[in-house]
Amino acid sequence: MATTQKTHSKYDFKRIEQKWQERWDKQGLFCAPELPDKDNKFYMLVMFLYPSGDIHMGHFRNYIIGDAVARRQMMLGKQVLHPFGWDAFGLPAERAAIQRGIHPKEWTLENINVSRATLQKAGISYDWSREVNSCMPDYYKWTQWMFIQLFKKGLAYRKRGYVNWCPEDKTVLANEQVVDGKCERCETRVVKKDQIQWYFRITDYADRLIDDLDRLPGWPDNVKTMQREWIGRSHGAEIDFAIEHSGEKLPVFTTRPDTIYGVTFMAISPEAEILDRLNVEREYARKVAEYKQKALLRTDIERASADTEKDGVFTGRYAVNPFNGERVQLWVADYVLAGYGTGAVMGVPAHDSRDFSFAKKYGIPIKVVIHPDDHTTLNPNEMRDAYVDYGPMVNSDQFDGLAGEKAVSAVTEYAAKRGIGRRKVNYKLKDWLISRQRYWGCPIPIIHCPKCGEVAVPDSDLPVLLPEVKNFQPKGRSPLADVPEYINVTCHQCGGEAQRDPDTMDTFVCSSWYFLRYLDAHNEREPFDKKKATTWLPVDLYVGGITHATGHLIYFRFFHKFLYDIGWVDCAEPASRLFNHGMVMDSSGEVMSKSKGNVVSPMTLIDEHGVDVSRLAMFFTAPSEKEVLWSSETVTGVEKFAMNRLYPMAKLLRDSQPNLKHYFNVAALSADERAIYVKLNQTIKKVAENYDDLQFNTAIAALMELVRDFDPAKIANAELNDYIILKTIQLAAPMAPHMAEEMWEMAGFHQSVFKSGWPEYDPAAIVGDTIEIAVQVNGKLRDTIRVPANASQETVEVAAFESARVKAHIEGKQIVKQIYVKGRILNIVVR
RNA sequence: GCGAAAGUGGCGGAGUUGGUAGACGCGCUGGAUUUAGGAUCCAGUUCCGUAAGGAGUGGGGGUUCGAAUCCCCCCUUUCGCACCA
Repeated sequence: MATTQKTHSKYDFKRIEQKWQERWDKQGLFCAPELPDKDNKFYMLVMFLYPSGDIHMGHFRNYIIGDAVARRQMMLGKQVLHPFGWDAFGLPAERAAIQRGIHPKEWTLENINVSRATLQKAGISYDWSREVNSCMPDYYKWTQWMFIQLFKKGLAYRKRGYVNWCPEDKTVLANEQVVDGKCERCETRVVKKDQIQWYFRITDYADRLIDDLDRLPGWPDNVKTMQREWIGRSHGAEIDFAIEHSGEKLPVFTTRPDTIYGVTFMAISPEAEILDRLNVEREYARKVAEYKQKALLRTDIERASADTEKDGVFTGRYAVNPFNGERVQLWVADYVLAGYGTGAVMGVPAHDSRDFSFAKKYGIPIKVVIHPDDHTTLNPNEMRDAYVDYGPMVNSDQFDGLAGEKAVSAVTEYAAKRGIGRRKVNYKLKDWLISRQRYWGCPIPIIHCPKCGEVAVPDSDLPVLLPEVKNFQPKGRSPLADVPEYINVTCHQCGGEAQRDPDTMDTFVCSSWYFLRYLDAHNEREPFDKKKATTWLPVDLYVGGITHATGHLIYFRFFHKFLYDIGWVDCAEPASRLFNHGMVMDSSGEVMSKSKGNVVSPMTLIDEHGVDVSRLAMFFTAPSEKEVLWSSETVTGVEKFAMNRLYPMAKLLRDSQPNLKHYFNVAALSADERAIYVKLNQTIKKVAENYDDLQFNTAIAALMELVRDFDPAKIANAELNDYIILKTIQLAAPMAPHMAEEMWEMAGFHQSVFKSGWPEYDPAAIVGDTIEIAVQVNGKLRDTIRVPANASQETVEVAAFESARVKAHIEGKQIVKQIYVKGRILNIVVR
């Protein structure tokens, strides 16, 4: 490329960025239409932001990916919806506010203003007219409305039970918010507490949440796998054991009914309700009570750890195996999970390793009922661990000899016929605990009336406003319970005295439907207009971090399916394509966090290098799905490219105003011209594919090559010269929007480059005049030869045999065969 | 422990899905220009070797004319689930 004058081509990023941001805003370039054409819409969604300060590099990465896609779709002629909003309720805001002695609302709104300003300064193409904020009444009114719809269908309900309790935050947590036995937010060890709480019956949707994953080819496999495992469906049977002297029947769930004759004990979890009804005799009662007490105090992690020795106590009661009438001891053991199956297991030491170690410890008999095959037998006295694989049943009456699936279904069918059991599917997924004993959340719109029970607040009274209170310190029960003017109301049904539910909702409820509110952000009559929803949905691309794989990304599918069932949306899944970008770490590989003090703000980068260079640097440093160890060295290369190569191209225009829809007649071009024209078209093809795959790093590399090869001194044809420059600007525009707009304007256009269409490559010009063929002898590269692009195999062979280096390796040898791969390689096999 | 993904120069990473390994960039080396530069330009840069040549994509085997790519075994790293009966 010709050297350019330095002084004139200086790119004053501060001025230029501001200029274009103001223009975009004035033109409403990013305002999506209310109702697009169904087959020409593109809904680009990024995860909305939890405003806990200014945005960091990870957010920046997330949002520029979304932005580049949105802008490219716009250039492709799509009607693009690219909205943004704030996930503004939640614990961290409350915690920060308490620390600072201000109100969470104040803290939150302040952060929102800072973050919004940063995003606007970064030139992200959001349609700000659709901004949503989940802590504002005009939004949470509809969160409450959603709750009520679920309540009316019996999918929101209260129940008493042992729940995860964070002693630090003094609130309950959903399963998904307990990580490694600790509170996800404050890392305090979570304990169990017996409480009445609100739940969403997400388990009703377990099957569909699993099955419909197969309808999502645009979702990454790892996320789908994680969701499948989290929901954890397993097929098996429930078999009823009677408990002697209690009149109680105790069903157990098993995936191995073929081991039913091997049961030598039964164990129930310390939390199991049936324990209270067993009338355990005095000599055992104290031990059982002590054990129960101890188990409840242990954290999940202690209980669940694989190396914790299993223990338990005998209750003095016996259970009866309905298949053979055998009496087996009934134990309480905390390796039995209360929340899974029936909270009881049949103990088969010979064929389950947990039961095996438990039985070994307490001298419980081990009875073999499965053999590895017809010829191998197991001796219980010699077994060092359970035999858990399938095999023929033995010691099992009429079932002897049956194996595997056949055995399982034979036993299950027999049980069903006799009324002592049934086929059963179980899930690890539990109902979603959504009530929180905290202030800063969406109030639960329910009134508790002594006469009418739980009464939903009528739509006309929504929203139930979160009262402005001064004291919102957590103290173990909802702070709202201490606000009499909030709590005390009259019942909507009977007019009697009643009380509001004092709890607020988990923030993940607010974020389960925000993508729908964007479609109709200012609708005061409905959460959103159905027609708008059916037209805009599903989301075409959802970009966010992987961290939400088993939380938000299940919840929002659940909500969407529920809304589908009650007729508010007409597609079964909310997002057809999901992309998880990699995290941004500091240069030593640590997660950036405020407490570690290693957070790099995108604003620092932007102030120093400008938005476009900052974006290019982030894009170029690694493929989007990979983790990035951020280092400012990354900027150097792309900055040189943008400032010294790309931008100065605009000065090389010859004002020929080429037709951008036109392809050149390659025969009429000089050899040099043809070469660069081919390079251009190859680049157009490659960059388009890279944008489709969100591989921005290679898109930039391709543009670097194109710009490097572009030498106006070799191009006599002014139209071709300008054509190449203009196409290059278009290709770079989604990643470097301000610079591209400025260059586009310098080229004499008055309309935005994002309205200029997307380049199509000339299919007749992606292969050059000549091509290089690799010549191998016995698979080893010996030379490369240059032949005309359309050369026949014979021509290639002739040329290959002329090569001195090839000759040297085939001399005196016999040619066995030649393999020719068109346009690539010729392999000569000799002996 | 179970499951998934991945291992390519000093570094970030390419590699057309079985066909010239190391594109593009950083860094480094040498040179040019400059009063000077952490500016710009040119050249070089996987390793061994002056060269011819040889080796080479975590290690070992295999399939193939040809393997980073496919198959088997092993090692390492990351992530997810972690007593789910």
